[in-house]
Amino acid sequence: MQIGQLGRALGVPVETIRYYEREGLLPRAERSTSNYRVYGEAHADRLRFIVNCRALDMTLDEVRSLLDYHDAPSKDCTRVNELLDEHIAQVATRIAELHRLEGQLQRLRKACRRGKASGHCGILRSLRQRPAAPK
Amino acid sequence: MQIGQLGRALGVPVETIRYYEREGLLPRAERSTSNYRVYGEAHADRLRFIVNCRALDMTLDEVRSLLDYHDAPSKDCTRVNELLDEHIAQVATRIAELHRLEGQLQRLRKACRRGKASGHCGILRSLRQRPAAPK
DNA sequence: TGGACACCCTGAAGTGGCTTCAGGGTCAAG
DNA sequence: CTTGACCCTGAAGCCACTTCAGGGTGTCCA
Repeated sequence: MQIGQLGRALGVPVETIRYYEREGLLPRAERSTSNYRVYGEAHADRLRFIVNCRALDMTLDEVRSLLDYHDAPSKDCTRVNELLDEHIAQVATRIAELHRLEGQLQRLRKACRRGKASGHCGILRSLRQRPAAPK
Repeated sequence: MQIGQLGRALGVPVETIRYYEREGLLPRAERSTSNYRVYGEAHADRLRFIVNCRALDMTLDEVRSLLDYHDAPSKDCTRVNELLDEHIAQVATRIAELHRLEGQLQRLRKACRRGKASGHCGILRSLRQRPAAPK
């Protein structure tokens, strides 16, 4: 299998696959006589692992850690559980932040109706103001 | 007022202020005899505008657009309203994504209890699998 | 007078996770 | 024998900063 096929199979741009190889997430692929990368099922499995992690918004460093366990099946997996817990906590935190933001934006949005002169736009006026001290 | 004071007043690192100047978001500051940047209230107002926008997670390009209206008080502000609507929609989309992610992560988390050998860890096993076709 | 220390300056490089670009080689079909 | 799809490399670009290296300035205290 060459790189384009692998990419299409897993929905990953070929540049990204090459990037993962440079970063050491994927082992260097063997090469055909014409210097094309050649992949087998093992590569596809590993790439799928990475892609799944990325779909869950993990950083490449987190993926690297998880791959270490993937590669050492006899190692205790406690750290894997912890890593996931931390990641879930991060996502929850970000959701909370974005909810707060959404509220602020909606309040800001109500400060104006379209069609005014910018000098009297309530949105722009609010953006100029000192932020209200959050109680 | 010099750059450190301005930064402390608005809670912005001095490097960020210099960066905004380089990017053209802030006008070039006048200089003291010792080549230190000198700021007045107008600068502080403009920087506060930028900081408020960034706190709402707007990109610097969005901020640039809004500053155009800030600088042209007679211009119609319809586009300001639209810009905000678009930004709110983006935030809402991201929240929805993260919620979906959170659910997936929690399901994944249940696949294992800590203390197993990685080879039998349900989390790692799930990460190796082909993603279920979303209905 | 001198030295410690906080502040300021510049330009360049690093961050993450790719993406894009420039400039080329390979290979099968028509 | 040319067209087009594919592959290769190394470097630069993206965003919004942050960090670093290497230096100047200004004030306080001894």
